[in-house]
Amino acid sequence: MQKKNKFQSLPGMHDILPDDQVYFQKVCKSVESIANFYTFKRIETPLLEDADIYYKGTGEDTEIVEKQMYTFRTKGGDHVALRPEWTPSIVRSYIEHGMQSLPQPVKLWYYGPCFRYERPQAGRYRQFHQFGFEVIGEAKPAIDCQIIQMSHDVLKEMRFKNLIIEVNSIGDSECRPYFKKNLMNYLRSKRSSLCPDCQRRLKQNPLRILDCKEEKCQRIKAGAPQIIDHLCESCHSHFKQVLEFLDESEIPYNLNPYLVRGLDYYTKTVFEIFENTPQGKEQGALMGGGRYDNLVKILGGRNTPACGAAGGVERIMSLLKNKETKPDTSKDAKVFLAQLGNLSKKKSLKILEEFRRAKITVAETLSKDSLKAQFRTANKLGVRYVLIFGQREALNDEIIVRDMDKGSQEVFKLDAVVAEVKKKLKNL
RNA sequence: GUGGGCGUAGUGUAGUGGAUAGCACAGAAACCUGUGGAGUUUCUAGGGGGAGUUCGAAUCUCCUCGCCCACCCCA
Repeated sequence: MQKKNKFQSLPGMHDILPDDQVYFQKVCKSVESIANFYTFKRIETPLLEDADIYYKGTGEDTEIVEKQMYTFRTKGGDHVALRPEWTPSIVRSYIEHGMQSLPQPVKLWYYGPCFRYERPQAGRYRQFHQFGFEVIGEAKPAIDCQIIQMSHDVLKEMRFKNLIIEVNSIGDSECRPYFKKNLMNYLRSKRSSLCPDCQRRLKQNPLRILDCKEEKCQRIKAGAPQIIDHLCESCHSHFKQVLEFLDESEIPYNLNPYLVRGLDYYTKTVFEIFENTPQGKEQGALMGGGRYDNLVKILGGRNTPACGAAGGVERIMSLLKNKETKPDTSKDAKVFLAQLGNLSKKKSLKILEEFRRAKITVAETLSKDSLKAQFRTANKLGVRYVLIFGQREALNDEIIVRDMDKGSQEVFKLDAVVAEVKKKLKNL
């Protein structure tokens, strides 16, 4: 709620609070482990890019560029944009750093924030995180399959069960224009029965009509020519092979002839992955991607084929939260240091440091004086052992270790305590 | 951009025109510098903002702001 004199995060912006970090990091770790396995290297690119790479790369007529980009002019007059997606940045980097002279293909992965100015909604933010994989410099259909497989793997790694993979081919610069004409002719003949949005799309991006959910458009599209029937020879055989690879890898997929993607640079294979649950369907695609054989050239590089996929971190997180699996709490402290008196308080810092070196997390509230209060805190933290270090112990260089579950206590010499606690933790 | 729902302490909520706006959790303090989960007591903190109707508004009306959801599109 909006309060007087109180700041608030901007619409569509959100904090990922400590409690959610478990999920946030789980996504990152899953992505990283899959990427490492397939020998992808991480890349990081600036949030801010020359806006032109999106106008040219992502495409002027796309929803993203047309209405959703955060753009502004710098003091020096440069027209820049907060990245709405990663791929053009990565391709820019590939070209800029001469990665075409590396062994091909170059395999990269990423994880970081993106910005799109649109109406926030379930699983949709203005600042959100995407991760993804890109393979640049390889045209073979096996790569398309590998990208799909990795995407599938990442989600499976996070224990997603009911996944739907939808696949289609949207042809290339050879066959798509021809198909477009064909489709236009068909659609023009039905123009008056299309929904108003689609009548508008007819001019701008007729392929998207195939994606429309309006009932009357659905009926029209049922009779529309399908792109897979109009693929040129090379696209056709490419797609056929991709499907064969998918079959061979036993990756479950649905052919969806109406799947078109919102970005201009896609060619041939496109795919999206959803979770097959009510919430999953509402939220939209968890991951999506495809081949983009023209993008490198469009952005000024050599003619280089490429293929990639991207995933939405927040979307995945929100579904992850509904899963039964409890977040991993193994990193929480299992030991608490309670001190009493000035001398012990002073010596406590050194003790803590010794535990840190032994890589044992020890919680404390040095700010508190009363033992009772410290125990209360220890208890709330759900700690197993409390180290009691009072005046008496400080003088004798001893320390008491209390087992909170059993209620038993043992006294140790100060220089032995780290080893003893380590032993105890190991036996848990 | 269009449509729907909702705004009460930090969080979750009660209260349908009338009393000091109630409860739970969280937080702080005391009992209590030598041993936790409990208790008691005390404290902190609230109707998004504005206008109107009314003797009287958290409650009704309007505006505005914000949040959520849907369309659109997508990760």
